[in-house]
Amino acid sequence: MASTRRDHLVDTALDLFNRDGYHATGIDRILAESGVAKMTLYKHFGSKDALIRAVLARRDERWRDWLRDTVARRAETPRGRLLAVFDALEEWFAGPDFHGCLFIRAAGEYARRDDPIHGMAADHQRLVLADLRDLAAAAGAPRPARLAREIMLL
Amino acid sequence: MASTRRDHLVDTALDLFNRDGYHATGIDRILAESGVAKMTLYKHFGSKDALIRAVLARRDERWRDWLRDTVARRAETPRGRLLAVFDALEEWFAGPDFHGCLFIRAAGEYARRDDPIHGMAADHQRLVLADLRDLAAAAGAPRPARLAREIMLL
DNA sequence: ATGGAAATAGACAGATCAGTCTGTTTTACA
DNA sequence: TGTAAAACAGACTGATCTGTCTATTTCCAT
Repeated sequence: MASTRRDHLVDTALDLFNRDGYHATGIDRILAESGVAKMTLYKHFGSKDALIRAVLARRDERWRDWLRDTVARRAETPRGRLLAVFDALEEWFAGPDFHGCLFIRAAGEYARRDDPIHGMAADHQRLVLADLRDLAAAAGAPRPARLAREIMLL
Repeated sequence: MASTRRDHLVDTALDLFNRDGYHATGIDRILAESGVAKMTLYKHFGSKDALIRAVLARRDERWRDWLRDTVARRAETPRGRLLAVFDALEEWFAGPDFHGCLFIRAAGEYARRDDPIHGMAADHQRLVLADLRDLAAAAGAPRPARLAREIMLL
């Protein structure tokens, strides 16, 4: 599998960015931690910024999968699943790896409005909102979009 | 006034940190923007971290003053002032200089739990909470501490 | 087994970072 | 106006950063 190294790099970078932040995490640290050569990183991603974008793309995918699965595992009924969102988030907040939302932190460190990171953060927010809206609709909430927005606020 | 330069440095650094983030803002940029010599900065603060702490201290003081004054200016009655908190925050969010809470962003960039920045952020949060509790109590809310916590969540 | 692609280690470049030092000029006050 | 402190410009250090280059080794498919 040619993509093994790539995946490993993204995973390692995700951990380090989450733990220490983006600017504070140097390329060399990611390489040392993952045991991958520098040229391999630059062959796959071309730049640190591109690696960060790959990390955020994976984070979006993984995190929403995690929320959906956790909620589904915790409750059977659609209504119960909607309520289970709060339990899942509480579990997330309490976890040892929780350092806040990676997207918000990325947007805070790369503050230029035209940075593509902001677009990714906005997309992520939109997709999470859509997931919540689906849950609310399935639970029979009268105004699912409004309810989803209220949950997002928290 | 010997403290003029010091104040100017803190103001300039606050603007730049707010605009571009902490790691992304170099000492040299702060000096160029403020027109102050490097030795003056190091005489007053000794390190970039100390400057950041001074910036956060000023931010705490200024922001809470701003909230108190804005709320007081917008409403006469204690109850009206409590409601005016939301208007003030909305105004803050919509402002051109809004890039999120400086304390949260600082905690995100300096992610080590034992960094003094986290203590300052926690103190700031506590003080804002106390201000809200005072407003809620003056407005005659039945459980001011609880109400204040709920507002803080948003 | 062998040939070609992928990954390796590590030196290197160029920029930038925080922080130090020196010698001169400006400022404030008596 | 004379003097001492404060601020100045700017060179400099050493570390660190991203990204490039080269020459060698590993791996996989035929």
